[in-house]
Amino acid sequence: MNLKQLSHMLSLSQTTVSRALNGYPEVNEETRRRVMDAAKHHGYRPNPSARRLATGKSGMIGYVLPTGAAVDIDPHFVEFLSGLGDYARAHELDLVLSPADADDEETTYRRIVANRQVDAVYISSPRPADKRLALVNTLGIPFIVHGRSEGFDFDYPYLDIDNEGAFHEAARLLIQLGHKRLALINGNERETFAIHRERGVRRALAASGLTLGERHIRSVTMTEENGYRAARRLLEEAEPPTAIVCSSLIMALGVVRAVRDLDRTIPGDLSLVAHDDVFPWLRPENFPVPLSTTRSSIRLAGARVAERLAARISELEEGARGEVWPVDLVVRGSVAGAPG
Amino acid sequence: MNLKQLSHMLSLSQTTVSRALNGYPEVNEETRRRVMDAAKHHGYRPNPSARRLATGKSGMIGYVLPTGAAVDIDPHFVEFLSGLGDYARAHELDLVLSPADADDEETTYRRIVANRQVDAVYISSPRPADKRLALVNTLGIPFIVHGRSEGFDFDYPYLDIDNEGAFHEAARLLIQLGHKRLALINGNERETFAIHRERGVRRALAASGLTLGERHIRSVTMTEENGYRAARRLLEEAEPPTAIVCSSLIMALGVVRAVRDLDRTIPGDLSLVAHDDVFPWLRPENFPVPLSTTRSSIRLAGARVAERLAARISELEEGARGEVWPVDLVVRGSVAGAPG
DNA sequence: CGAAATAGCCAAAGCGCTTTGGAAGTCTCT
DNA sequence: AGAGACTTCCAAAGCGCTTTGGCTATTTCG
Repeated sequence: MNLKQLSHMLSLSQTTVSRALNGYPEVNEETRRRVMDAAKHHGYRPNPSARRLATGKSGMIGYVLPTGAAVDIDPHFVEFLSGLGDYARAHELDLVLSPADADDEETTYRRIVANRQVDAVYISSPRPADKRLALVNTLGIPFIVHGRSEGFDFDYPYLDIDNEGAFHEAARLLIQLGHKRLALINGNERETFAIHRERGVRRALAASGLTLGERHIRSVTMTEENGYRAARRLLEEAEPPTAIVCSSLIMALGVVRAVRDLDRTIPGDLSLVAHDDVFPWLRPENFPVPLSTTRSSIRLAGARVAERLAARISELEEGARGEVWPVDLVVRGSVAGAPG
Repeated sequence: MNLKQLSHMLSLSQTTVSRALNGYPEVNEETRRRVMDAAKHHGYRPNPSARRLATGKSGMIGYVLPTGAAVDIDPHFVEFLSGLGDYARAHELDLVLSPADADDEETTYRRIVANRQVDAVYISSPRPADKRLALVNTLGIPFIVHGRSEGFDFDYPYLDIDNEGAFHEAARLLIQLGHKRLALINGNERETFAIHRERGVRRALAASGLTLGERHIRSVTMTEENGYRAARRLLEEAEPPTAIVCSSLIMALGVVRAVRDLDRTIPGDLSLVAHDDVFPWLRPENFPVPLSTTRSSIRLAGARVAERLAARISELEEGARGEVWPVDLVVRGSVAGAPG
């Protein structure tokens, strides 16, 4: 059943039927009713390919997925996706994943924009002066950044959590408990979130006249193994830190293992706080010693990003609105007063 | 630059240019050269929307993503996706994720087929007599199942690993080491892979005149917490199992924690084998006691599924070919002879 | 050598929608 | 009553491809 048939059936022109269905004003209300009813009754659904060709809009949102033999997709991605799906499902919004060579995402961005494959895109894990951001900005496709970048002469719409604030609070708590030697096991130092987190920790330390030693900060990709290695190095020093702030639960698993291997205890010898993106399959309260966390649901962020993308597509949202979510500090058994 | 302009430029008809570009035979080789060169030189790329409308092919593959407040996307998904991307990237194949209400995926499948949004779909985590399978089969869209279903009167194309064989081997090894009380911490019992794994364990036990006690099998969703709970229950029995086979690394984390909490040791009191889908961020060799595993890279499976989907789209692959991959059994420190 | 086959090209008709540029008919106002 | 302003609809022109049917040379073959 296509538009032609439907309009024939109603003895109306395609124009009128199309307009009635799409809510244009120049059609009599009663006519609109008739059309709507007939459409519903016959289960008419406009052909999206045709609509696309005519309007240039696809009704989909896009994400360029960096891939490559040496590239691993962040496990957080799947949770973000859950959230995105939560919103998109209710709005028949589909998501197009365009795999790209991690070393050349630009080609793919250009392709999807030139082809008008998607109406909007989102960008995640941005770095300072991230090229993708500058690119989509000039390409003129609606977008939202999940996270923040820095060092541009233009503003852009984003959704981020207060990474600096969160890690500032975490560090402050530890300092209040008497810890003087803090360490930070951070994510990839080139990503903005990691920079913000480091900033938060440093600021808290500075407020008490303390500093983050050169060797007391590690920036690594977030795997269990990297968490373990980083923790071992830190703890095997002559004057090991008495508290660690860690950028992910997965790395925290490694930290816990390292502490065990070295026959130390949490929180006796070491206090530990980690950031929790809220995975359903790994909960901080179920760590051997319940883990204190800075918590922010990445899933909710996904839903919000989808919502805002939809708003931008329909031009309900405009401009460079930035949104920063506060982060909860949840204190559990893994922190205690500094030893000694 | 569109076809019209290009053909004008070459003083050829759109027909000829189109045919030259798409490799049809009824065009002079020299003409084809000219066309190809001009197309490359001017950076001509056919408009996909137009092509879609004309051919009905979208050049994308689809996946219906079950979502809902209570639905969590399997963390394995992201690794599978990495593999899919590895292949798709090289072929400019995009992936469309269509979020659907987990309780009603049918509507979404019907929509994407009716709208011809994608040329092929894949289905993952199938259950016996899975409705999605019957549905896509009747809808007539090319598809591949990642995993297997059972109980249909038709065959279908799939890619699966030898779950039964893998768990048979794992159980057999443990039995050879003298274990008589095995337990299985399995995934959701309604999914085929879990059924196959259970079958494998039972078969190995039966071969030695042993059985899997009613209380020695747990089917749960794969979270750390569920692994912990299942292990505790098992280990707190009067006659606890001396070996556990576990369906995922994530659950194995919980098992390890439970063993610790009960002051037992691996492999002294308990031997442990788990299935490893090969996550980059959690490696069995890095468990407190290196974990024996049945290993199969879900990422490679993703790449293979993409490859086969592409083949089916271009009709290079047909029929109901099933492909079953063998699984490696990797023995590490977590298994030992039965205690006592 | 004439008929039939083949190679190589083209005009035009889709694909199914949206949107432009009217054209009637109806109201409103002087 | 006639001019102007709405209201309500329509025919037709896109959107940019693919594909059908046909046409003109050129080659092949009995």
